[in-house]
Amino acid sequence: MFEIKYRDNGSNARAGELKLYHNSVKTPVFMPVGTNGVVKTFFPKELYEMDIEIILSNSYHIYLRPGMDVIKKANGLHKFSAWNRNILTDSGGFQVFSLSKIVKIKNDGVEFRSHIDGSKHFLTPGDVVEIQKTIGSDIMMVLDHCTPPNISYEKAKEALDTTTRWASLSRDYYKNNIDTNRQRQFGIVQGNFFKDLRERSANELINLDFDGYAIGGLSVGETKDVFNDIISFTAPILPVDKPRYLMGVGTPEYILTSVEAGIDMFDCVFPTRIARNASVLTKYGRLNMRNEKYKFDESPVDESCGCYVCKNFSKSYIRHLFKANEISASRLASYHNIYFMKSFMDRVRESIISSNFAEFKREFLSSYLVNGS
RNA sequence: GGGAAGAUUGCCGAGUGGUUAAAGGCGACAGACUGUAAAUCUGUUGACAUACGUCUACGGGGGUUCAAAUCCCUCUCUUCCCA
Repeated sequence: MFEIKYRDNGSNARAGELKLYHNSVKTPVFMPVGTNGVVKTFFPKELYEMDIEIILSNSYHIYLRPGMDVIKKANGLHKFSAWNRNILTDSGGFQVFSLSKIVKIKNDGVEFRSHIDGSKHFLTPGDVVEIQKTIGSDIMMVLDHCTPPNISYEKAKEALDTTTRWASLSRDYYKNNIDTNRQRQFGIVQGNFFKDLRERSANELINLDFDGYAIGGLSVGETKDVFNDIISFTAPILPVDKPRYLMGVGTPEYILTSVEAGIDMFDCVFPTRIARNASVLTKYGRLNMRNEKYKFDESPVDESCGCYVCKNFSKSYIRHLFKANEISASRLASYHNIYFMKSFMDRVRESIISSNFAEFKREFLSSYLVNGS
């Protein structure tokens, strides 16, 4: 299922290929996020033309709306959304964290109120696997308990115990009810910012023999140093021959750090969200297309970018679309940002293959960090 | 010709004697965004000054008052109604 093709000499970085039900995925990979069954502003064909091989969707959101009856009738999310490549679905574990005001952690699952209509729901780890079975996820994530920074060791340990218990229940349900050749399942390492808990979490999950391992609970507000410390500790203790997925990350600089630590997969709302808020990613860092300085700027967003947007439109025009609140502004910026991330990941992969990852990283950052970012 | 209402800081628009450089909205300027309750959110927006502050401001002019965007007189303009 997962094959490592190249390893970097000076770091834990690796380039591989992940064979999933719909198609194979070259790693390291960035997965665009399509929470509601759509990568916001995109048609599937626009993602195909960029060679996007896998996107992420969200069980929690799909379960609440449109609801599993609709997905079942449509024969799964792929058909429903006209996306015929891979889908990884998050479990809703992150919503346990981000919607914590309306979510209660119980021993055997989560109780929550719908953020849409306030209705009460309860889901066990097995229910979440079942939801992802109906969705038809190529990779399903286990239900986990994601925690914020600055909680006590005791709280972190408690959340970790919950995560492990749920992981075990999820794995059992998966093995008994799922076509394991068609749908894969990843566990999620938690443990907050305590290394011994991270290690313990990793070992407990490894015992359950997942198809891949994710690291959760990072990039939730901690400093870059803390992030670096935890990722460089946690990634290498995960099985070398299984895909490693860092959830919710990220920006190019965080991805470089993480690839170096041995991470293969990423997802993040960042490029699409900031695009809708007028920020574009370029060789020279992030630019805010609303800024007055682009009013008469006839140059493309990024001279070195080969995307449709950069080949056809000026900063001045894109600024105008944002100022005029035109929906195409979001579309153009999103298209460019996803293209940027894809081509960035391609270059990361190539640099690993040609054994100059370290040099690529240094060179990329020397330009990218010019504008801060 | 007669009658009525009104003119507020880039725009719209609150405010009817003193906590008013003046609500709120829009616009403008800038910032944030990391497993998406986000086409969202935050800040600034009279001038000068890093700042303490100092000026100039509610159509023009003139009054009343310790104090006026708010009261009085007058002029100019705008809108509406009746002829």
